[in-house]
Amino acid sequence: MDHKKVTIKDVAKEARVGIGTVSRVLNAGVVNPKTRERVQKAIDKLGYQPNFFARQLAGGKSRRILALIPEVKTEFHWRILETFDACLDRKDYQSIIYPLTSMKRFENLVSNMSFAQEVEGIALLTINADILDDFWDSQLPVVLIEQKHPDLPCVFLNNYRGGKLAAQHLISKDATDFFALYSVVENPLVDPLHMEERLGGFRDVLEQENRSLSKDQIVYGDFALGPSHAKLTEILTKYERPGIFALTDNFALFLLQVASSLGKVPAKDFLLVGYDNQSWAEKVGLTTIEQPIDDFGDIGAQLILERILTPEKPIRQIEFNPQLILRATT
Amino acid sequence: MDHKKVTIKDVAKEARVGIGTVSRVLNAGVVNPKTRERVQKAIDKLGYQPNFFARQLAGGKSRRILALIPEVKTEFHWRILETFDACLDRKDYQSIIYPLTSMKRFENLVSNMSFAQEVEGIALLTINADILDDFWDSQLPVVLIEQKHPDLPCVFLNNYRGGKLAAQHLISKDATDFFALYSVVENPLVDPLHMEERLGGFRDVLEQENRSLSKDQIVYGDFALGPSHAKLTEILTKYERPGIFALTDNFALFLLQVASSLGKVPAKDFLLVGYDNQSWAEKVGLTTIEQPIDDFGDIGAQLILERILTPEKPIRQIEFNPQLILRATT
DNA sequence: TGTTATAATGGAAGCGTTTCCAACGAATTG
DNA sequence: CAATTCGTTGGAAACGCTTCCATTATAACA
Repeated sequence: MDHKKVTIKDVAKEARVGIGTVSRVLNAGVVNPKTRERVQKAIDKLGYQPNFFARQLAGGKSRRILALIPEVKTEFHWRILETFDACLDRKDYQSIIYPLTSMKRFENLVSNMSFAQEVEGIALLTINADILDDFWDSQLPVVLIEQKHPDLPCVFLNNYRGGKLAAQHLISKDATDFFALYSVVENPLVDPLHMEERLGGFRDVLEQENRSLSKDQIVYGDFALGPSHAKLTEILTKYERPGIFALTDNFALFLLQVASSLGKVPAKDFLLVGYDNQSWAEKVGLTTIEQPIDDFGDIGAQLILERILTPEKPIRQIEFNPQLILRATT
Repeated sequence: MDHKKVTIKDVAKEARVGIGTVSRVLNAGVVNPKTRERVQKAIDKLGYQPNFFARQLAGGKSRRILALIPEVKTEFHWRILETFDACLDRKDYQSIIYPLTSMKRFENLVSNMSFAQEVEGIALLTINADILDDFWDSQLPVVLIEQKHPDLPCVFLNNYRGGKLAAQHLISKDATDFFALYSVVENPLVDPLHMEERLGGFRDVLEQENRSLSKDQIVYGDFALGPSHAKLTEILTKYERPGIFALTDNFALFLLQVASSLGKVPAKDFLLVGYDNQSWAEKVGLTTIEQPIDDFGDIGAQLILERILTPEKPIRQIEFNPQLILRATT
């Protein structure tokens, strides 16, 4: 593609200016508009692309953010990444993704940390902020996405309220008995706090309304396998009009499958509320709690950029409120 | 953590040698063993870490491989990545992961291609090799993992044979009617070839044995949502002892859910063979076709390293054979 | 008109490596 | 013993950029 590499000198010669001027054009320095235009033209003509390494070495900025994501295989994470990237892109920044798919990979990151020298910030998606202790030199800006920490910038959902919404809705629809489907992620890097909060909100409203949520009304299940099928069947057959809160759309889908096999009709024989509003939720008519996923990515990016570009400004923590999306399952 | 940066000069001074010697120690050059040891000691003492950028700029190697993965959210990909990384690590190489979660991200990669200048090779996981046309300057070594191309090094599974195995096994277990569950991935970057091959092998054996596989015996379904539930119910209730081949363990799981709801017992009321041997397959007793996932990663890494380290050697293409894992569902 | 402040620019120095070549001492050879 | 070779080593040059300082051109002012 590029035959010989074009350097800043070539551009300078072509535009008949000094290399300093070219550099200034590149880095938003002070340049006379006319000169700037001439330089830009030269850049375009020669197809010049600054050498990343030289740039770094000379003390420039890498314009890169390290994004740490867990192995969790949901659409949720990809979507955040998508908007996160899009927002960075607008400011000419890039994300580099490091999936923490296993403890080993995490250790690798810590011991190597070769990335640390080449990024301007770190974003943790859903990942427990505690891990920072192991390697973070606390100079590097950090942002937490869908995760909390008292001293760090973060953007997250009020999951407690999400749980409350679900409970309130189910109550208003005259559910008789209540159940929660809890999807367990075993990755120690992922904080189960979200789930606990969702459940907490759900439980608190129920108790407030004099309905309890006992241990056996919570069905735990492996993230991939879903909750125990037998338990779901029991719930659907034994109770007249159970109100079910799936802490995850995935788990709601499992229940929908089972229900359909049993000939149980949603909204009539049972009530179901999911959580996430995944892309397919509309197709199957799932009532669910929506998270502002796109905002997570976008705001997350803004927050980290703020830290980098204007470190003197105070840290911001942004909370979103979940929204109930009404569909056919209630 | 590191307070001031330690440079090669500091090390040289500490070890009382020239910088050239230190560099030679770092890059496996010729150095007197005694000197080498002294230098190594200085490196350890000072906690010296070579500056990545300076290294690159000076024409060194980046020791990095770009791994392109699709958005598909299966355990399969993470596991390959895991072993891929482990193998690279042994040779002091690193992978940098770029998920192609959308066309936009792909375009971004192409237009930017800032990574291209800083990696020594590219690995495509499951991704259609055609995309290379758009940006690959064909100087950079490439390896295809679970994907084929006549001129490129690749490692893949004989999926056709996997399909055959499934058919043969189901026939041997006296299945009466045959069905295939086909999971559709809509990402244009992912080649559906695997699926086609699995299906092809399955069909060919059936036809050979005078059992046909007509259109309506193939159930297509969205990757996340699974095959149409009604169709699965029909299969399980209408036929006496259907032999079902799920082209994906995920889809096998969907069927298992439905069956269980209907009170149908695997191996007795129906026969089921999956594909992938995911980690949970054993737990649910799913008969399945095993792919040597760990080998994919390992061999993939070896292949790309071969291309980089010994480009004069001929390109290798490695094919694996699938294996049938017998469990409770047949 | 001469003086001073302001805006724009050129290019040397420096970033931390690798690589190459010259130089050195020791070992081998004639 | 001189000449040559070999195994090591030191360090200058180069990589392509950013930054800073000196310089020049221009405008503003007295």
